[in-house]
Formats: sequence, structure tokens, C-alpha cells
Amino acid sequence: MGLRERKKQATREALQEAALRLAMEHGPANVRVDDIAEAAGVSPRTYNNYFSSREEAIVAAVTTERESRIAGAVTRKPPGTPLADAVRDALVEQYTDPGEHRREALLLITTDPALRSAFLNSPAALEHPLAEAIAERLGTTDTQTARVLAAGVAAAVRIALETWIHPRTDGLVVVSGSLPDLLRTALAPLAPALSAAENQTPEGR
Amino acid sequence: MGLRERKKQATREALQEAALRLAMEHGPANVRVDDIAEAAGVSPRTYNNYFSSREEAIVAAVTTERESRIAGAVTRKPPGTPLADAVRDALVEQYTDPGEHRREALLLITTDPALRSAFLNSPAALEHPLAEAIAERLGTTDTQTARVLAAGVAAAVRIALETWIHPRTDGLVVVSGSLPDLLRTALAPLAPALSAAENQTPEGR
DNA sequence: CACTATTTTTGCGTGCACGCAAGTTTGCGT
DNA sequence: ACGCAAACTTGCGTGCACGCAAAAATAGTG
Repeated sequence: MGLRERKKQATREALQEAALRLAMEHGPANVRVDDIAEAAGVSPRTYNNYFSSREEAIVAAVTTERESRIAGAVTRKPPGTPLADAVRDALVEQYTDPGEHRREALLLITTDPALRSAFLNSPAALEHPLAEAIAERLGTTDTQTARVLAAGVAAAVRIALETWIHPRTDGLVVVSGSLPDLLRTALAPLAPALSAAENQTPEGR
Repeated sequence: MGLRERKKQATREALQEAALRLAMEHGPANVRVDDIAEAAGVSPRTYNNYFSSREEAIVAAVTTERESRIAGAVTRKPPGTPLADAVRDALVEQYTDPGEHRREALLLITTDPALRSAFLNSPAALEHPLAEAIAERLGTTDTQTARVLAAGVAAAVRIALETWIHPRTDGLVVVSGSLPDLLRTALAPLAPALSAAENQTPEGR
């Protein structure tokens, strides 16, 4: 990886880190993008070359790393594992709480409306990498099916996060509980679609 | 319906219509929200009480009516129709080209990047009404499953619109063709999930 | 009709997103 | 080492989104 890309990566991380730190120190409402840019040592205009909203950098600090690992985790599941299981397990793994410093950040995020909204959009970033991982496991060149399945999964994840953040009484049951459980529940309805796709293109073709 | 709600509806439609007309006349880039507001006879600030971006009103003029009919169309399918078929047919019906004046508008929308992007987000508005329609057909009080399925369908529709707007070579096949065909293709992978959900909660329970 | 409560509209102020063009850095071939 | 081309950064200008609080419109009640 050349100097160019390393620098870009460094800038991106500096912005994320600065954004999160400042938001935790002064509260999300009291952080202007100029502050973030200054703390990261770049111009305000450059901030918007990396992130297209003030909230994005803060949320990215919490979600980016996790999301980048999910597709990898799916690919890494032992061959022969049913696709639905591979996806479910990969997601549950990666969304299992990693530590304390992230938890404070999440509390901050779920407090502020704009941040919440940006947070709930974050699973959209799963679509492309996940679609590739699924296509690979299906061993097909038909990208379209993989894209639809990945988008469905991303949507399910988003819904799991939604009900995790503001729980609701659903029918007669109160839905709340650990995020892993909510993920499993949200993914369950899609499992038949994942299975069907992989039976459509059997191993030995 | 009281005077209040009728007026709100009228304002909303006036804004949509004005936005679309002005965009067609002067080109999307040369329409400021102040112009739209003035043409609709409200203050600029009021525009943003109805739409949260300049593009939204333009796109809404083309998509809103259609979307509001889809959930109804699903509900209206004869009882006994498999859920997957009901959803597919309802979508195909409603997305079948209605006429000429809309076609020009669509050309306009697909030309401008910001409008394209807003247009591709429009299926998100399907989620809530569609989730209710699906829940009703499933005859279940478990909203969660219906929400996930509806979100999956909305995502599939979005992907159909994406590949319709900028077609791609996918594997060895060039994907292009009529929107109805693209919709069928995009929905196909989800059909097993819809079927499984309705077999989970059989009629006579 | 008169009075009050609720909802909607409006103006203002502030910070933000982004196109553009000029300036700066990096990569690479010679 | 030089110099050119491509990529990245920056400043500027413009229009936009939205919180807030005051004013206007509407609904409901006696």
C-alpha cells in the first residue's frame, strides 16, 4: 500500500477519533465540524471530502471496523456451512459487545436523534461487501441474487438495531433483549431465502 | 377529514407539482427551494416542514401516488393467493408505466445525480404500509417478521430500480429490460422467505 | 359568537454540504 | 534527480436544513 493510501487512511481515522472524542467531551450538539477538522489537523473542507455529514464521522468511529469484518467473517466460515448459518453467526459474532469504551459511545449515539438516525443507516455499508461474500459462497456469477440477499440481510440488521434502541411492545410480547438475540430473530425470516439460493446452485455444478 | 388536513394535503401537492414543473422548465440545477415555495404560495421555511431536501418534492411528485397504492394492492389480492405472488403482482402492477407525462419526469430524474439518489431511496417509504399489509395477510400479531419481510422487499425494489437506471453487465448476461421484468427478477430470491412465513402461521390457527 | 387550546406557518439565525478552481503533494518514468 | 501527470487539499461562494420562538390559523367549548 502506497504512501498516498496510508495517509488517507490515517486522516480518516484521525477525523473519526477526533469526532468521537469531542462529542463525548462536550456533547454532540456542541461540536462543529470546524472543531473536528481542526482537531484532526485538516481544513473543514477536507472533512467533507471524507464524510458527508457531521454525524457520519462520529458513527463511523463506532461502526466502521465492525462492518469491515463482517464480510470477512462470512467468507471464513468452514465450507459446507449452510449460508444462512454462516451469515447469522458472522453477524452475531461481530455485533457481540467488544468492550467498555464502545458502550459509552453507543449511549451517546442513542441519545442524540441525528446520531441515532445515522447509526441506523450504518448497516447499509454492509451491502456491497456482503454481496460479494455471498456470491462467493454461492459460487455463482449471478450478482443480482447475491445483491438482493445482502440487501435483505442489511435491512434485517437495521431493524434489529432499531428495536434494540427503542424497544416496542410487539403483539403481545415485549421485544427487548440482547442485541445478538434480536439479530437472530430479525434474520430468521430470511433464512429460507438464503437456503433456497444455495440449493439453486448446488456444489457440484 | 377536517379543513386542517385537507389544507395540508393541498399544500403538499402544490409543492410537489410546483417543484416538478419548475425542474422541467428550467432544469433541476436552476430551481432553488425559494422558487418552489414561492410558486406554491408558502414561505421557504414551510417547504422544509413538508420535505427535508430540495430533491424530495420533485421525486415525490412522481413516486408518492404509486407507493401509496402498493400496500392497498397487496391487501386487495384474493384471499388464498400465495403471499409471494400477491406482493410480486401488486408491485408489477403499480410499477407498470402509467403514462407519458411521468416518463419525461423520470428522464429528468435519472439525469441528475442528486435526484437519482433521492429516487433510489423512495422505496423505503414502502416499508411501513407494506409491513402492515403483510402482517394482515399473515394473520399474525408478530410485527417483527412482517417488518423484516417488508424491508427485504423494499430493498429488492430499490435494487431493481438501480439496475434499471444504470444497467450493468452481470456475470455473462447483460441485465437490462423492462422494469416489470427487473422487479420480478429482484423479488424472486425473496419468494422462499415469504412462503415460509405464511406456512409458519397457517390459515386455520 | 367569544374565548381558549392546539396546530401550523413564518422569519431569523446558525452551521452545514458541496461545486469549483487554484494550490499542494505524491507517484513514476526517464 | 528532474519534471510531468494524477490525486488530494484548501478557500471561497452559494444555497440548504433546521432549531427556536413569535404570529397566525383552526378546532372545540360553553
